Amino acid sequence: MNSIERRMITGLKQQGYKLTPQRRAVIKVIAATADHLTATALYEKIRQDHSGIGQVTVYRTLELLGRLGLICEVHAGGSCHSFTAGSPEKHLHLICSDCGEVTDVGDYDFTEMEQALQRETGYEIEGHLLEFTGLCQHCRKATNPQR
Amino acid sequence: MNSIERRMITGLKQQGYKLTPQRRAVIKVIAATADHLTATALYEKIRQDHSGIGQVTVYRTLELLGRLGLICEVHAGGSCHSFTAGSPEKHLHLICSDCGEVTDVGDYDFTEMEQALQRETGYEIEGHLLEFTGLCQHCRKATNPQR
DNA sequence: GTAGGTGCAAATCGTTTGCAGTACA
DNA sequence: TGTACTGCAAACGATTTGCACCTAC
Repeated sequence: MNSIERRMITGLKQQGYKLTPQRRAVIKVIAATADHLTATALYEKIRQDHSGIGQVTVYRTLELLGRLGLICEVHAGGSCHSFTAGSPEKHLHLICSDCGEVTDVGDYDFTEMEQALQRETGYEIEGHLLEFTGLCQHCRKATNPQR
Repeated sequence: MNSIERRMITGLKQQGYKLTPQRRAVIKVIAATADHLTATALYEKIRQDHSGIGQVTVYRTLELLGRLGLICEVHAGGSCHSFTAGSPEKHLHLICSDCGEVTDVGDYDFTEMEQALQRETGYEIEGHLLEFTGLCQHCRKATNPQR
């Protein structure tokens, strides 16, 4: 079990939710996958070693983990509603428009910008989402080998 | 006809696409609405003064306008697949998590950040999406009047 | 005149809901 | 033991597709 997996399981228990084999399976796959996955893709992956699981359970678990802030929703590149491990506060992703790979590059300090926006617009800003799209190293080579 | 509307119509014609009454109706509603709208909401609005239009046509027109860079897709706050007028390069939105209002605040210069990311990750960055979520002025008052 | 555009209906996909049975704490 | 969780099946909404007809250029 890696640390991401452990963190999710602890978070779940701490907030009074039960740890079922199905939830364990969902967590395991998310924690082990660097890419973002849609609910359906995740379901397919989980079924490989947990064939009895229902798609509904995957949906419900994702919804729960998202609500508890234990996983992070990714939006980019046409495929909305994808999920990846990690805290939702760390909303800085690089997404390859070719292969769909997601690279998490940590977060950037938007405090100053948020304050300026609050002054200008009257909004009370709660969070942000920053995603860059482009070609990853691998796809750059594949598309244009001489570079 | 406002300038946004004119820009879309010109863009469409310049790239060799026909200007039909249906497309005109879609463009008119998008250009006149500050909010973001889902394809379905847009369809309902358009039907008010263009009752014969089919939902399929709205979908196809949105897809076309998006492809030509004449409208901009908004992601935030659960409602993916919403559209609003404006260039997709100007991806800086403020979205109210309560009423769903979208405020366009112009763009921010990410050139430096993009270059740093390219160096660090090997990505060839093509674009970005930055969305802030929070409470708009109106909803702040409604939620917490004494502020 | 013709290629591109439209509208209908049906198919499809992702997601949610009701409900009865099951299992974790 | 009791409540939260699960899985099935069916419902649902959004989006796409096939096809015949239509119309802007």
